[in-house]
Amino acid sequence: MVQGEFGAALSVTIDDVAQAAGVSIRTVSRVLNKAPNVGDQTRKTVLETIDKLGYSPSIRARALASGRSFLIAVVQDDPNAHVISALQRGIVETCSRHGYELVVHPVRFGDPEIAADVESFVRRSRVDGLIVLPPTSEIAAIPARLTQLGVPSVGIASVSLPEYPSMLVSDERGATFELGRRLVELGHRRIALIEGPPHFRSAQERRAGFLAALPEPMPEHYRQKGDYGFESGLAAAEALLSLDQPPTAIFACNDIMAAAVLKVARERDVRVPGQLSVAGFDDSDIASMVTPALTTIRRPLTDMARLATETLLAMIDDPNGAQPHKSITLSLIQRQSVAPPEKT
Amino acid sequence: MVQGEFGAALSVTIDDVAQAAGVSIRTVSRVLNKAPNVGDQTRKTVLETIDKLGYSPSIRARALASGRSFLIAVVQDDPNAHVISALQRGIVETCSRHGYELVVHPVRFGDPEIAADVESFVRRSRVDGLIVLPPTSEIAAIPARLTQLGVPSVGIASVSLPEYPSMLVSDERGATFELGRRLVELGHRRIALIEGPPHFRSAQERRAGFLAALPEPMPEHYRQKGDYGFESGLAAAEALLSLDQPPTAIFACNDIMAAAVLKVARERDVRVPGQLSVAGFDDSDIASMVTPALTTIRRPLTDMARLATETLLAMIDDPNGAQPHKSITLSLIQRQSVAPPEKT
DNA sequence: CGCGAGTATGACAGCGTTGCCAGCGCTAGC
DNA sequence: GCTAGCGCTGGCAACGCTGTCATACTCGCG
Repeated sequence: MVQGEFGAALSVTIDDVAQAAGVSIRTVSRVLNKAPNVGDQTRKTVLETIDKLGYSPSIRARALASGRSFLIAVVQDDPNAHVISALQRGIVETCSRHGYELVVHPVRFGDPEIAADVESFVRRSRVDGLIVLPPTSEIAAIPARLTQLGVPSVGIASVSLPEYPSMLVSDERGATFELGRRLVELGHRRIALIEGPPHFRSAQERRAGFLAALPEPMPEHYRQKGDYGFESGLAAAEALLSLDQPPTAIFACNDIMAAAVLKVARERDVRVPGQLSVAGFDDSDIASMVTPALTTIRRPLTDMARLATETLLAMIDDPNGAQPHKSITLSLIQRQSVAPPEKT
Repeated sequence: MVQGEFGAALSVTIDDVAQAAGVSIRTVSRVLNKAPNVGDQTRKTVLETIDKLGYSPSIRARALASGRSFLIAVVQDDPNAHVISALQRGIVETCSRHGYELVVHPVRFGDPEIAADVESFVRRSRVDGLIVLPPTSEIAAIPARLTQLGVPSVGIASVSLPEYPSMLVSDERGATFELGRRLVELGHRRIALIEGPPHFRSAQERRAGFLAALPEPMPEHYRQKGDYGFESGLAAAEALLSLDQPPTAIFACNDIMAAAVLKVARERDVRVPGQLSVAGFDDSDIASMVTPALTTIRRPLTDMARLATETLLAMIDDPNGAQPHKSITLSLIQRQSVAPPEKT
C-alpha cells in the first residue's frame, strides 16, 4: 500500500484507515458520511488518516451495502447535438455537486422496444433515478414502467405526462404563440409554417401555438411538412418560395430548417428580412452564425437540466415527497431575420 | 416477488433463481457468465427460470465481487457539441454491445487541477477504464496518473503522447497539408490562415500541416489568431478582408470560424468562392448548412470512438496485452466554398 | 448516591455476486 | 479391478461498505 496523497494505491480500504487511525471501521464510515455522534478528536484523527493514506471510499461497495448506487442515468435520443449537450452539461454539474455520477443511455425514438430496453437497462445498472430527455420523454410507457419498478424519474418535455412522478414542461406552445403574434403585429399576412415530425409532441405544440396566433386559418399550401432535418427544410422552402403568392414570413419549427430557408432564399435572391422574414426554434449555435442571424426561441436548457436533476435527487432522498410538475417560460430572441414586410 | 417477465420486481436475486431452478447459486452464476462446464439441461432450466422470474443480475454486487465495475468513463471538455456527440455515439454503442455502461465526466481544459480531478473521479467511481477526448487528451499528466493507478486509458487526439498505454491519433497535420496543396494547385497564392487556440496541440498541428504545404512562408499579417469561436472568426475575417491585398483563400482551423468568414464576406459583398475561397475543419453540421457549403476536413469521429472503445475493452480484458497507438487518415470534403481564384 | 438520558464507539450481520476449492459420478487406461 | 482424470456442481469465504443493535461512558438531577 503506497503512502502519500498522490498516486496512492487504489486498493486502500476502510479497514486500512480504521486500523491506522486506531478506531473501528464503523467510526470511519460515520466520518465519511458526516454522521452525528463522532467525537471531535476522533473525527480529526480519522480525516487525517484518510488524507495520509489517500483513501477514497469505493462507490461499488457503498452501493451494495446501502442500496443506493449514486448513479443516475439520462435517457436520450440524439437528433440534436446542441440540445443534448446543453442538457447534459446542466445534469452533470448538478450531479457532481451532490456526489452522483451520470450514466448515459441512448435510445432510438422509433424503437418499439424502447420501454423494455430502458427497463432492462435500469435493472442491470441499478441506477438510482433517470432523467428522460425529449423526444423520448413523450413516450408514456417509459415512466409507467419505471414507476412500477419504483425507480424515480423526471421527464423534460413540451407536454405534461401524468405517468411521470415529476416533469419539467417547457411552454413551447406559448412561445410560438407569442412569435406568431409578433409576426402579425409587424404586418405580416402571408405567413407560412414548416412543421416538425408529426409524431413528436413538441412539433405539434409548436405548430398549435403558432397557428393559434394567426387571425385566420393558414391555407394548406402554406403548411409544409418537415422532419427537423436540413434537407426537409430545403424542400419545404423551395415549395413555399415557388408559390404564386409566396409568404412574407416563414416560421420553421427548428433552427436547422430555418437555416435551410435562408439558403434557398439566398439562391433565389429573395432578400431576408426585406422580402421574407424567417424565424426558427432552439437558439442553437447556428442561429447566430447564419446570415442574417435568426430570430428564434430559446429554451434555457442548462437551467432546465439543473432543475430537473435537483428534483430527481430530491425524489431519491425522499421517495414519498411528491414533486409537482413545473412549467418553464421560453423567451423570444429577436435577431435580424425578422422585420416588417416591405410595401409592394 | 412478482412473477412474469414484465414488471417483475427489481429485487429478484440470484438466490431466488437458484431456489426456483433447484440448483445452487454458483451454478446460476456460471450460466450468467457463460462459464464452461454447465450441463445442457441445467443451463436450459436456469435460463428458463431467469426468464420466468424476470431476473437480472445486480451490476453492483457483481462489481464488488469480481473487482470489475463494467463501467467505463469518458473524460471530455465540451467546446464543440458536434464532436462530443459523434464520439459519444460510437463509445456508447460499443459499450452496450459488450455489456458496459458509460459514465460521462466533463472537465475544463484550463483547470490546473484537472489531473487530480480525474484521479479522484476514478478513485470514487472505480470505473474499469477511461477514454479521454480532445483537447483534454493532450494533457500528459492525466494518462500518467491513470497508469500509476493501474487504470487503462485510451486517448483520442491529433498527436501521440507516450504516457498513454494506447491512443488513436488522427492525422490532422497530414490533412491540412493536403488541403494547403490543393489550394496551391488551384492557383491560389495569397493564402491566409485563421488559427485555433495556441495551447491546443490540435491547433498547432492544423497550422503546421497547412503552412508546410505552401510554396513560400506565409506573411505575418495573413496569420490571424482565433480561438475556435465564432466571434474570433469574425474579427479575423474583418482584419484579413481589410488588407490592401486581401487573400484569395482562407483556411479557418474549424468550421465555426469558417462560417464567420462567410458571414463577413457576405456583408462586404465579397463573392465566395469567386473572389475568396474558404475552407474549414471538422465537417460539422453547419458546414453543409451555410451558403456556400464549406469545403472542410472530416474526422470519422464515430468510427474512431468505436475503435478506441474496442481497444479499451481489450485492455481491460487483458491488462498485459499491449495495444499499439493507431493513426487515422482524414478525408478532405470538397464542397462549394473553394474554387480557383478569379483572374484579375 | 443512584439512575435515566444522551453521546460515542464497536461487533456483527448482511448487501448480491464471484473466486476458490472440494467433491461427486463417470469414463478411460493399465 | 483400481485409479487418475475429467465434467459438473455445490459450499464457503470474500469483496468493502452500511444498518442495527449493543455497550461503555458521561452528565445532570432528584
